[in-house]
Amino acid sequence: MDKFTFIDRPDNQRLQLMKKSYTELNSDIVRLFIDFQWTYRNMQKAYDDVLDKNGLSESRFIILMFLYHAPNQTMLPSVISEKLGATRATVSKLLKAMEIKGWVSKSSSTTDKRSLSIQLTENGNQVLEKFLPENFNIANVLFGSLTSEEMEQLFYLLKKIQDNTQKYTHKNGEIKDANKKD
Amino acid sequence: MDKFTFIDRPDNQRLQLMKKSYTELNSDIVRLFIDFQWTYRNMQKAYDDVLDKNGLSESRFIILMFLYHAPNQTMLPSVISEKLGATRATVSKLLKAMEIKGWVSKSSSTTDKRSLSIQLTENGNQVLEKFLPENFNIANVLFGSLTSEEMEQLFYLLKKIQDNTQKYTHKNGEIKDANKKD
DNA sequence: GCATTTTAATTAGCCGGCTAACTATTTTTG
DNA sequence: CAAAAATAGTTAGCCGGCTAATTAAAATGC
Repeated sequence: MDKFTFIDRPDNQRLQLMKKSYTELNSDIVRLFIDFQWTYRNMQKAYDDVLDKNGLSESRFIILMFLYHAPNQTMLPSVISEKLGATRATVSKLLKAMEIKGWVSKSSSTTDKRSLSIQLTENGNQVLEKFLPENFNIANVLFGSLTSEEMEQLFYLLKKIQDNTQKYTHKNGEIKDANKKD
Repeated sequence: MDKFTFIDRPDNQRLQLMKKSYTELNSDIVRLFIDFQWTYRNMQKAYDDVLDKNGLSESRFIILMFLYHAPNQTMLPSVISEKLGATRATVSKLLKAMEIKGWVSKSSSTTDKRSLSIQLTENGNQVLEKFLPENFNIANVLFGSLTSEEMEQLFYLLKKIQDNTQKYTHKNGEIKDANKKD
């Protein structure tokens, strides 16, 4: 849903025009918001293209990494879902496709008949080993021209945005929960 | 596709472990890359929730804005597709849903029988007018705690990342084009 | 002036997010 | 100990991105 690149972004003139009708509008903040989205999407598209060349999506890659690091290269779908931050329905579909590709294998749990064990196969491991150098390379390409100070500054600014997001989300969540309790 | 939130992010210990096998790995760059994605996704999810409350998605909102600013509030789907940076197939589906909601109306072009004219309706205008204050408010909430200097610095850093992305994309595009000419 | 190419818009299907509903199993409660 | 609630995983369908194929119309080339 976020793949479109929003080529025609509002210029300052258009924003000033709207400012007359909307006192909430702070043009610098709006331009920064749009710039943040635009830069992210272009960067993410470049990264997705590299993943795609390896038959991967980012979620598939992250799941392979979870399995790679797990004891016995094995994990439950419900745990993958929690760590990935996606629903079990989504993870179910992803694992189905990855099983078809031969990157993971499924087996029933001996202790809980509802559960499955997902294990990284040799095929899956090879896909990871082939992709990982490219993964780190693209990261170097996209961010490698930032100096150490600039990286520190970006970390700091991202944290401020994340803190703002979290405060807003929690405030909103509380309102939602209160409404539920009515 | 980018909505999952990637809750379990690799910590420094796990990265150092992998560094032994992958010389390309620069932990600061990888952590920054993942942090950028994570912050963006959380911020975008908060924004999407506000859109959703108004029956909107970001693409629908942007299309309404394009029509709002267009002469006679009218535009061709092919022009919308170019400005949005999405395919005509995607825009066709979006416009169909928006027509059903009564936000836009379609009429045949008098000059080109292949073309359609898309016009913003009074309904659509009202959806925009209701949403715009909330739109600017959420932007203020998410970015409003940055000082002017911090905003300038973020603009600058985003530009560096965008320049890196563009150099990489063009280099890759050239390679692709060369391959096509074989 | 006709054949070929390009363009405009649509539909089908894939992918990966979501919610809702389902079946089967385990856990909790009274 | 049985009923109720919660959990695990799956499927269906929606949404919005994509590509490919389709139909109809316009533009181009010879």
